[in-house]
Formats: sequence, structure tokens, C-alpha cells
Amino acid sequence: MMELTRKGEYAIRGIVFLASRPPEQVCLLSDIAAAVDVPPTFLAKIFQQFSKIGLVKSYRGTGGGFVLGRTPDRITLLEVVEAVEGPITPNRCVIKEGECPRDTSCNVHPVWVDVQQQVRDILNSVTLQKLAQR
Amino acid sequence: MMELTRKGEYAIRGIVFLASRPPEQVCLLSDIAAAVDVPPTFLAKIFQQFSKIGLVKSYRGTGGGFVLGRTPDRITLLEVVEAVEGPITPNRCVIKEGECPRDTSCNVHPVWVDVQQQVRDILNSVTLQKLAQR
DNA sequence: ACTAAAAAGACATTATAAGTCTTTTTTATG
DNA sequence: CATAAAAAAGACTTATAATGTCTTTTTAGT
Repeated sequence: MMELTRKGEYAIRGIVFLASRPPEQVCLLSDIAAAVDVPPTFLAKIFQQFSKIGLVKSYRGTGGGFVLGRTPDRITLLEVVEAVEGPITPNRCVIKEGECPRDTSCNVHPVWVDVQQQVRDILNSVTLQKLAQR
Repeated sequence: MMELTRKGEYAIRGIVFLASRPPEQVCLLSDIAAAVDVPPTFLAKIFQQFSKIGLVKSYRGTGGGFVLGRTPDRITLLEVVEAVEGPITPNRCVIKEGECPRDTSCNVHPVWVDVQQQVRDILNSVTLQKLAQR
């Protein structure tokens, strides 16, 4: 359980690759896809999501492609993962206060809150810079 | 992401309810299902899994039903969750050493190992006794 | 104008989750 | 021993989400 989807795995591979390139070099999606062994059309969707929230910058047309939206030391694994997988929610009940009817009486709830917190903390402490270094 | 399935949620509800009952009281599956608001046929499957690994003991025939397989202070949330959801694996690559080809070169791998460890630790520290108390 | 690229949207396929139904086995009891 | 009550087992269905493709549109450089 608690498994990252392939989309998430691909997303990480793709953006880590981008982070490992020289800073201002514009990369073709097709090149990234080939390098990290991901279906190009699928990776395109992923990078569109990245682009919308500024994790990457995209340039269209001839000579276009992608570069990181920020320096790799200022992008965390948490951001990358949540960008494509949505928020870390070990259980539905942690999404919003008072969501589940069992609510106050439920002793399990705080456990999920704890899990969520820990996982977020770990992923948030890892930057693309760290992941891109060899 | 990292979300418990409904099956997992049902599993917890069911066995926590059982843990909240007087120790030697045999409970009907139908009663448990009604109490925790889960489709009885679905809960039956879940309790069959519990039974196989000894988390609960089942009695068939007239007067049959379920009781906990051990005292509630010796059953952890981790066991319950893994019983129905399988092992906690934030990513495929943590399942077995040398599984993924990127392996040694992959800087992300240790992060998943860390996540797995932390989540398991949290769930393992919570007993049914704690969850069943009001 | 033409070409190269990403963006957008619709679509197709596959896998997993969620749930049901029927039959079989076990066991207590009249 | 016959019956009824219960769980076990297996086959099946349906719904939802993951995974991926294809086509068209927009944008930008030459």
C-alpha cells in the first residue's frame, strides 16, 4: 500500500534529469523522455502540470523546450510529488477537519495525521539538487 | 497520494470494533458489519484474511462468529493494515534490493526507504487496545 | 509561409478497487 | 441424524482510476 503511481515515478525521473542539466539549457521533451525511458506523450502531460504551477518553464515553437522554474535547491521532492499525485493523504479523513462523521470519536484519525506529517516532512527535506548530484 | 483503500478503512473499523467488545464474546460478522457500516459480504472477505493469519479466530456453524486472535494490546495497526493492503511500499524499488536497474545510481531510493520505515514505525506503535478505548 | 515545438482535449485501454452471488464446509442442537 | 446457522471459498460483476495514445490547436522562431 501507499504506493507511488507510475506517473509520480516518471515525474520524478523527468524533473531530476532536467535538474541535472546545465541551468540555462533548454531541453526538448522528447529528449528528456528518451533519457529517462518514459512514453513521451505521457511525460508531456506531466510536464504540462509542472508548467502550470511554475516548477518548470516552457518555451513553445522552434528552439523551445523546458527548463527548471527555480534553482534545483529550491524545489523539493514534496512539491514534485504533490504536483502530479495530489496532496499526501493517508486516509480520506485527514483531508479536512470534520470531514468524517466518526470524527471526534475516532482514535485512528490522529495516527493518519501523524503519518501525513512525517511523510511530508521527509519529502520536503529533499531537494532536486540533492537528487540530481551524482 | 498514499491513500488507504476503502478495504483498509473497513478492515480497521471492523477489527477495532471487535477489540472493543468483551474479550471472549463471539461476534457475528453480520453484527460487526452493521455496527461499523460496511457491506457484510465485503467485510466477510476481509475477516477471512484476518483469520488466515490469526488476527482473529473464527467459529463456524451455529453460535459461531469471530473473536480476536490475540489480546488487543498485542495487535498493531501495522499488522491490520498490511494484512489487507499488503506491505507498505512507497515505491516499487523498495520491495527488494537490486530490484530496480537504476539502483545504485538512484538518489531517490533511500528517501523511499526512509518513508517506508517511518510509516511502519508509526503504525506499529499503535495497538488495537489504544484504538478501541473510548 | 513554413516548421518546430508545447498545450489542450478527446479518446482508448488496462488494471485495480469494490462489491455481489452462489455453493460448500463446518458445527451446534433439537 | 436432520436441520439450521454460520463462516469459507470461488466465480462473477461493476465502478473507478491508472496508463497511455491520437488529433488538433496555439505559439514562436527562421
